[in-house]
Amino acid sequence: MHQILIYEDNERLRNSLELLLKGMPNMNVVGGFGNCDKVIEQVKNLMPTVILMDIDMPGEGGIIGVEKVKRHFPEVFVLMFTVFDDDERLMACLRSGANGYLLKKTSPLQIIDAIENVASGGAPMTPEIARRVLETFKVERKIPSDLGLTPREMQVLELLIKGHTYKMIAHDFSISVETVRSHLKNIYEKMHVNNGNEAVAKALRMRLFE
Amino acid sequence: MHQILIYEDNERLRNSLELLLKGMPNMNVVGGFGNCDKVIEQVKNLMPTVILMDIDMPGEGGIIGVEKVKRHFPEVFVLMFTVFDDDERLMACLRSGANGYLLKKTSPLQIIDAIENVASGGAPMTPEIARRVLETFKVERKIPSDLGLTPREMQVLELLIKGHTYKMIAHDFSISVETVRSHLKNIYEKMHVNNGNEAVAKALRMRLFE
DNA sequence: TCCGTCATCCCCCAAAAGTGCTATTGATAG
DNA sequence: CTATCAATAGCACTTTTGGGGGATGACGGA
Repeated sequence: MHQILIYEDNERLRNSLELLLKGMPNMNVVGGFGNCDKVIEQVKNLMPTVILMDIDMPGEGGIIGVEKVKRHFPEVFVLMFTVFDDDERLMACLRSGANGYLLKKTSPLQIIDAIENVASGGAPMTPEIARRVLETFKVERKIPSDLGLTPREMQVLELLIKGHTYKMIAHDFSISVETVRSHLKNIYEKMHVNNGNEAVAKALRMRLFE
Repeated sequence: MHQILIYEDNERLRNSLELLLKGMPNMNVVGGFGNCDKVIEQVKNLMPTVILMDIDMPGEGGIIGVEKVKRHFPEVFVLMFTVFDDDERLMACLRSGANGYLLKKTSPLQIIDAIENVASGGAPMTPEIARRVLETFKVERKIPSDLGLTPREMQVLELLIKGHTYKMIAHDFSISVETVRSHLKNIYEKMHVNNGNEAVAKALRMRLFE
């Protein structure tokens, strides 16, 4: 039996949802509220297993809501439920640990499905949401921004990042320290930096290495 | 009409898939191969709209495959298709721009669904996969794991990462170079590193700074 | 063939960094 | 009231680094 708590400021919609869920044999709506101001208290008292959470609400919205809930009750499943679909909010919810993300145009049947799904450890999202999540993965991916470093220079830089001294690098490649020095000079010039620390930071931030 | 290309090294499975898809009125299987060695050429010639891609294949596997395809033909949809696997590979595929991720235990009906879905811009994944994707979002936001650095040490480290010399750091904080030196000594010890480069790398990798 | 790039090596030299100690002060926790 | 800790500072000493030169052979494209 799923114990469901609903946060949704549109009263009519909230009531429809309650009716819908109460019609299911294995679902019990333990409460419904129009904002998240007292979410901690409410969750503590009503002990839901699944929360349906609207994002846009007066007072404390769903993003703060999911954060609070997940911080205090990480075992409670939170399903975001919204018309809004800008990437910012989506990401904020996901980072806060929301377990799923539904759009309001989702059909009642799918909502039921999603609740079952999330309660059994899944992470329901509409294909649209899923697509955007994947999208952000690609964006976060490095663009091989070309600094014009030669293969050797890359190898040297890699060891520098590992904290090797010039001497150690020279030894690793069986070349002279002077050569390492030359490579580093060229690297610094190409990267427009003045010392190793800066080069290391820049290289990592550009994701030249992981 | 979807033009489908299949990469799957298990011949029996590949044939089953072909049969399944050919049975659909709006799907056409344009080819099937056991590895990705010539994937660019094949995609160019066969012009699929959707590719079903196994991950584990002899020769070039599906991860290299999806990378190649997405680099040369970003408009072609790629559906990864695999037995359950480690997070590493999953993430690698997603970063490479895979459009969806199916488990081999997925039912034929769902496979059909997924193809329709991906072709219309969605991103089908099983709830299981979705859960793991969300999981990584939470993990990626891990809190600055505590090295026990004091506030001052953090400030000093931050400037070090910017490439400032001891002298510059000292000047910035109106303290003596010897003090900066002391802080750095403590920082290196706490971080278990031996020099600035290593400290910078470690700090950035731990996301102590961005 | 000539020119450019890469990788290699060398010199000099000053500045910077790192190591190992010690030590004072002020705040804070027990 | 002490013990700890953060922040400060100093000194001696060695090693490493960065910036300025210059040089050579190999390789490849114009």
